[in-house]
Amino acid sequence: MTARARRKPQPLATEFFDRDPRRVARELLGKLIVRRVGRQTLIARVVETEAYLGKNDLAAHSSSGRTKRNEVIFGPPGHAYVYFIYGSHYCLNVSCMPDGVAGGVLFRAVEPIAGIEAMAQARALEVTELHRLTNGPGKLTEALSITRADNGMKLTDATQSLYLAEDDFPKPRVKTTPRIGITKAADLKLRYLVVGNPFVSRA
DNA sequence: GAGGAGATCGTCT
DNA sequence: GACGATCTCCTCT
Repeated sequence: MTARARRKPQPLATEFFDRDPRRVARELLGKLIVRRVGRQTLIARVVETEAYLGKNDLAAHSSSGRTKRNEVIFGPPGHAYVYFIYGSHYCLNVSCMPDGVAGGVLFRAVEPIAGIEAMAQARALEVTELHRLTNGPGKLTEALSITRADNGMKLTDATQSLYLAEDDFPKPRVKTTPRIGITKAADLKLRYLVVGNPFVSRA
C-alpha cells in the first residue's frame, strides 16, 4: 500500500516539546511520525510512549550528567535523541524542556499507517505480521530505518526526512503504567499507552 | 502462553 | 571491563 492522497501532515510546533516530558508523552499519543526513505513516505501513529525526566529520574540517561552520547536531551526541545543499545537496537526519543534542561520522551510503539510494505521489508517480516512490525522501541526504529545518523535531527520541520506531525485522530483513551525494561526508578508510572490499541508493546 | 537467557557492541567508569 | 530505556529463540507448563 502506498501513502493515501491525504493532505501533508502538519509538523508539531517546537513549543509543543518545550514542556514537562510527562505532558508531552501523554499528548504525543495519536500524533504521527513521518519518515521519508528515498522517494517513499512512511507514516506511523504513536500509540505508546515513556517519559524520562531530567532531574530525580535515575532511569534516565541524563541522570549521571551530560555526556557526548546524551547531549541532545540537554539541548533545545523537539530534537531526535537516538541511541544504540544491547549491541543491536536503536531507540528513538524526542528532547523536551527548554535548552539546557534535560528531559525526553521515548517512543515505545507505533501503528503503521502508510508505507507498510517498506516497513515490513526493513524488518524482514511478512506484511501479514503487522502486529509484530512496530510494537517495541527497537522494532519501530528498524521499521522506519532510524539510526544514529538521525541523532540530533530537528523533528518539527516538514522538510526533514523525519518529523512529528499533527493528525485528526480523535483524542485517545490513555492508560498510565510503570516503565518497562529498566531497573532504577521502576515504580514511577511514566509509561503512556492508547487503551485497546493492538500495536502497544505490552497491555 | 509465560519465562528465561543469550546475542552483541557503543559508551562510560 | 561492565552494563544496558531490547529482541528473539528456546524450553517448560
